[in-house]
Amino acid sequence: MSTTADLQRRAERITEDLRLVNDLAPVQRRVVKAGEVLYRPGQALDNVFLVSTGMFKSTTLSADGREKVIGFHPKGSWLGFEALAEGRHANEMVALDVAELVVLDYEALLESSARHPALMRLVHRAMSLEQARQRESLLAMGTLPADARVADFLFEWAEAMAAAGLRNDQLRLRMTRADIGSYLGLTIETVSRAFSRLQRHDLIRFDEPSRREIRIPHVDALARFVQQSASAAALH
Amino acid sequence: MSTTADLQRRAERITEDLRLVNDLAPVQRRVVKAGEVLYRPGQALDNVFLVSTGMFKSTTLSADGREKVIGFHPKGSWLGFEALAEGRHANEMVALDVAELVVLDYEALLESSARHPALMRLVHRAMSLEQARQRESLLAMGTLPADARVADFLFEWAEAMAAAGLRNDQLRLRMTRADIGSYLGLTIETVSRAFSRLQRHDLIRFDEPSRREIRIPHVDALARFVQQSASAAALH
DNA sequence: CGAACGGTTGAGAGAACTCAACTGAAGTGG
DNA sequence: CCACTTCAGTTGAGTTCTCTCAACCGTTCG
Repeated sequence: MSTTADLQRRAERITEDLRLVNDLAPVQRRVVKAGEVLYRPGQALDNVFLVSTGMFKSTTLSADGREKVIGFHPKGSWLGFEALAEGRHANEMVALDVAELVVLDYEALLESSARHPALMRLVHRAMSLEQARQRESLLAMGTLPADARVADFLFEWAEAMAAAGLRNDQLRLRMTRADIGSYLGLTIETVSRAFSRLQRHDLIRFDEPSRREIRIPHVDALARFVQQSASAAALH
Repeated sequence: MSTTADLQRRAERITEDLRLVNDLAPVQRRVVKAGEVLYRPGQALDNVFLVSTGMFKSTTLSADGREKVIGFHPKGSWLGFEALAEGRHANEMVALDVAELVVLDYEALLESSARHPALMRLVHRAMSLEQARQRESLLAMGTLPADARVADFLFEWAEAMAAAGLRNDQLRLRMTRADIGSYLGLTIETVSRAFSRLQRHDLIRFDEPSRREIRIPHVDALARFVQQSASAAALH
């Protein structure tokens, strides 16, 4: 769990990064519609992106046809770095929302960052942050039971919202239960049941009957629930 | 699965990277003993490392005390980039072997890579490759049953050995069953049973009674087994 | 209006986990 | 040098959790 000061600092960093990129590198802006695909696996790397509003979903595909949602990417996320290894994109990236992006030509970004150490540091930090996000996912999938995994997902999201300077007690689920299940390594039914159980424990509330709008009465309680589930499993 | 040509190219790239780093950045060399800790969570980032021989294990720790093995890092791996996000290391990194490292001062690496675009690209590619490795782990943990996860682990390792220019039909398990279980999100017992079942299907062989030395009669058969397990789960 | 889709819930099956016993190897100390 | 302890690993039995299969509901869309 992060302190309020941490979240404050992260929010400032996102704003500062957006400004710095604007000042030091040649950028374009782009608006995408919900459902629009930013890039697909195999596509050559030309641009990288910085999310200024909206939310994206990344999906990966193995050689033998397995598919999995790898992450959800809110404001402040960099998109496209996964392509640097091979020069071609490894993921599919889809907008879940109307979204706004800062578009950077990768080659131009390289040049700019050679001239501006601050920009190079920023890029390195962004890549490392993406690694940290994936590490969190690995940890959750490897150590938490289903209900706690869903709770952790909501909690991490709430923190990301707060870090982006947005309200974090109210989440609009832009992705389907299938997406969440794929992301967490669970089936649709298990995700659905987990939501119901969290609701029963009053850790979340559904205001609308559509069950896509989630209110989190006590964000801390979610984190406590995750912690308890983990330590229960860790005992013995 | 990768083609022989792919593996060949990856092997060449590792050699070339080691040479390039040597030529373009100020480096030191370091030998560590088995069990030696390279860095711990919270420790300030000063150096990053490139593994020239041996194998490392990285472990992460959550705020609420959950612990998990995040990866195993053979020759050609870069270590320490996970610290760029916060300026402090997020993982613990331990040598499983006597190992040899190229040590680079991070600040000096930044300076050198500002002058040498090839070096900057190399560093970006290395970070992206680490991301790809974690993505593979996520995919395996999220989509494969226990036996296939263990098989996939062995297969990926065999490929990494081949990519490092080493023989890939004979693996010496330097980590414990507990490490493997933690890495794959399974218990010790499940890992042990999975090994026994793979042995029964002649996908692996134990030459020594210690069951730490694994022979893989047909590397392709392992990949096929993973694929079959996946498609069986994906049907319907 | 009917079809398609996303989501929820129940019942039963199956997979992985827990608990426990046992083995062999490696240290440790008398 | 040999009991004794410790540790890694294997295997069995029973339990628990998640998945599968199926029915059902509400919304959206042609």
